[in-house]
Amino acid sequence: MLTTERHQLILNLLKEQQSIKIQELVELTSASESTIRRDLTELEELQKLERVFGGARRIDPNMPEPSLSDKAAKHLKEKRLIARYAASLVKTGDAIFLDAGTTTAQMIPFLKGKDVTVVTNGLSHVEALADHSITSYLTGGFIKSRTRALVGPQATQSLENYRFDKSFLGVNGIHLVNGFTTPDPEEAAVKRRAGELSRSCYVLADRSKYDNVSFAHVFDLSRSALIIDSLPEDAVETIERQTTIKVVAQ
Amino acid sequence: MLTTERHQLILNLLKEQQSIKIQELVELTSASESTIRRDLTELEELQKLERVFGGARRIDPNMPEPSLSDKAAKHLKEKRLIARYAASLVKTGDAIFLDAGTTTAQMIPFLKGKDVTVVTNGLSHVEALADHSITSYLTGGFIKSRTRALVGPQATQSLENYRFDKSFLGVNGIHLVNGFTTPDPEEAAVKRRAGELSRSCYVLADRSKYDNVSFAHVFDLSRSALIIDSLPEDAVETIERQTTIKVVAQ
DNA sequence: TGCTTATGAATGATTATGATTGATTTTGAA
DNA sequence: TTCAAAATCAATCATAATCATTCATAAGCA
Repeated sequence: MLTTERHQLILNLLKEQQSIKIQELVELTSASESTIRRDLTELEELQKLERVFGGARRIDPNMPEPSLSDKAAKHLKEKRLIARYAASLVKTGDAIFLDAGTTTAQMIPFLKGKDVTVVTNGLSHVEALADHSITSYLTGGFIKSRTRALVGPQATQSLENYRFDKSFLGVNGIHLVNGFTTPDPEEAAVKRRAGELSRSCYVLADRSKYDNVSFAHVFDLSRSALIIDSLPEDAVETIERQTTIKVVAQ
Repeated sequence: MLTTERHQLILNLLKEQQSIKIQELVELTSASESTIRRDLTELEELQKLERVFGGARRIDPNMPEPSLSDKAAKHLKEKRLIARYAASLVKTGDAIFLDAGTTTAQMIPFLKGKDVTVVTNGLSHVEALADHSITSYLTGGFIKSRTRALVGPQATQSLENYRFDKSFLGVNGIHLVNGFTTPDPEEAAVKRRAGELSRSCYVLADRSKYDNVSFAHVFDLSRSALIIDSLPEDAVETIERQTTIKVVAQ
């Protein structure tokens, strides 16, 4: 990775979050700690950021987060954590389905340089995917104006063109009896079919989704692995009986 | 490989990614490191790029794709004129295909309130369509990073879901013998199929395209109507023998 | 032929990097 | 508050990568 690429990456990250830890940058760039330190020192001299103990932060911490909507900002830390873990499952050469939604969106930066092929129904993912030079395909379909997701029969049908190594889905509800649920039936249909076309299927959710039931059924717990930031102790046991579960914590 | 070819290659790469390593260029061009260095030095002197340790990067790394907006600004007045006329052909209740591209993009504001259904392969149209509350479907397919068009077999296949009253296409070349042409074969395939699926097909072009031949054949003049801002007198006659032509002037 | 230009290899110089060290700061428990 | 452990830091050094420069060869052209 080029020096300037790293610098750019750091500054971009600081556009989306107030501060960042050195350790996170080490993981992201797979450069050494020393190198990241030097990067931060240089960028500080250029007044591009401010160094703090353990990391760096934006010059103007009050500046609003431009590129992220409110929903995306909610549970952002958790989502990023989950997303990073999910992305770590992706191997070089994998073909994956990336569901529309703000949680899966967080995966994109972590996919950089993995030589992965992405199919998505999330219009808002496209820009980020392009920014990180990730080979991408979009499903067709009706454009849902609220979520910018592509849905409908055309969306599910265009999935038939593909087979995935892994798919990564977002949901709104996780419930022992009702399984995974989401508000929109058409989106649910896309998720379901994508899961069926994958060798393995991962559901990403932050803890707030647990014990929720949303309207449209996606599929049962047993049909996929769940990646979540934390869970009540008893829930872990109960869910483990039905699904592969990975609880990611900082 | 010719020197200028290498230069062109480097600049094209930097349109799609913000930086590139010397080693990558060595592999791509199978020229020596020295040669690439010299190339980069020369291009830097021409202000076409900025050298950095290990490679080179775009002059303005933040401005992602100047090519698109530049292109849009060019012949803007003519394009708008053509687009307005084209939009006037669209009737309430029509289902239309709107090709990717900057000329067709100009049609969108004029479609407002027409109760029209739009299918498009132009990612950059989506926002404008949503802004004007126009019911829209997107074709699927591979995302061409330069033009943000959806192309490839998945794109043409997803067209099969639809039938259009009218389709509106952009092209790069209009030529008496070679018909309509465009630089990218995959984009040409989408245009062609969309035209076939339409009851009537309109090609939008400003005068600068006349007498050009681009690489990929779309179809013959006889297969569609041409909407253009102006043409030499003799051309009008000759083309009229082959196609329906509408010359729009202010 | 003689002239120019483009190229590739070789050189020592410069820059970037990662590991190590001991100093400094933070954290959390007493 | 104080203290000790842990984390983070700046400084240093050796190594690796990259750089500008030079020179010799090859290719194109009058």
